[in-house]
Amino acid sequence: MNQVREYLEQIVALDDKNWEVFSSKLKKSEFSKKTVLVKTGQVENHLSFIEKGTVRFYIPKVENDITFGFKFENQFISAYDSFITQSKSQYQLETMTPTTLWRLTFSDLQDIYNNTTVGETIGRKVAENLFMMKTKRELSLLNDTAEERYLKLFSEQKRFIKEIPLKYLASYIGVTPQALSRIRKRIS
Amino acid sequence: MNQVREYLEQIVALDDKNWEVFSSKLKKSEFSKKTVLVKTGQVENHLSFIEKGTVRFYIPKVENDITFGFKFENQFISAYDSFITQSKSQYQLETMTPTTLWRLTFSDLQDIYNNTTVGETIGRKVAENLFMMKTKRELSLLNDTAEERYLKLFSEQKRFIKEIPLKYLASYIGVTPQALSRIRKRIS
DNA sequence: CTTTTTTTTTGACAAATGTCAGAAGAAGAC
DNA sequence: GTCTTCTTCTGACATTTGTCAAAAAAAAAG
Repeated sequence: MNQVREYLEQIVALDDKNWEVFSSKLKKSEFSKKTVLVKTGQVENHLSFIEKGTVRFYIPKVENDITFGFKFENQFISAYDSFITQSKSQYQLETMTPTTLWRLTFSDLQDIYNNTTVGETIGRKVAENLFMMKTKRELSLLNDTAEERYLKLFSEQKRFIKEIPLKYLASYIGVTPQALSRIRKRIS
Repeated sequence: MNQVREYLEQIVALDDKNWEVFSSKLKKSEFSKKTVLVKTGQVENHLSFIEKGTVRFYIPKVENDITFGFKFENQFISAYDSFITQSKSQYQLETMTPTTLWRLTFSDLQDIYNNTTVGETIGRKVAENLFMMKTKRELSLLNDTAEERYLKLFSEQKRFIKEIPLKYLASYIGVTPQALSRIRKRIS
């Protein structure tokens, strides 16, 4: 649970009183590999912090899923648009490895917004951060070729390349597995 | 200025006292066509509400800019990542038509966060909304072909197609102007 | 360890888009 | 209104990626 506090402290000053409210809501859950955390058509009811593990964001398809994100330990995850609006999720979250989460429900979060002085600020900053990451990715999808996106991943996030199956990476980059296989060949 | 209040009322209940603080900061500015509102390398110092006009978001390039967004009246605009972090903007905002804005500076907004009960909530919801729009766009960039993106624009935002030069639309969709010209031909 | 399933690689060809170049059309400047 | 500039369209060809199919490699199941 200290990991969560440390993460939040980076965002906003958090005194013991605020942390008390926050931490009293957190519930620990463990999931095995390939567990679907949120299914399409369901309403996301959790905002979760990854203590350990890897989670994939994707739209399930008969042939190949469209994978559009990966999250690792020390990051918050959620089908956040579904969560915020409490409407059906368009995409799924699935663990790629055994995963430990600290979770808040939607009503937990409303309590935090109402009963802490820093809740809203945290919520704002988290949303701002999510927005900035999406902006960066959008520009990369428009600006860079598939090969450039792959090379960027390689330099910025070596971890991605090593742990994640090619077919998911390919989708994330925006090409077919065959195309990424050829890109790899061309580079090396 | 009523347009701004109406917009905010949709987000959160706004009593006269809160609105008083908010509206006292707003300053009206008028810009002619093709005015650059934020330049790359500069820090964005404004969060602006479009009373009237059209604004384009883009990364300037020697040959063709990379256009990644358009905003119309009754929407807030900002190089929001630059604004939030008060760091240099990677992209530019430019008016496409004569434009009237109601503007807040960064310090204005900090005052609002500190002196109103609803400021943080508005900030959070605005950021959440921006995030959701980016998510939608990301999925479209990965999921749809250029042609499908064009057809979606056509059905969802007829306004886009009519008012905006093809070369900007092409970039927004993620293809060259020539390619979009051929897509149009193919469809009709 | 062996078998089965899944993932990755490779080939061949089709389809789509990029690139270069120039013509036609539209918009802006004077 | 005419000239100039910018935008859009069209053609030809190169390049990239998608698609279908199958082999090789790796991972999972028994």
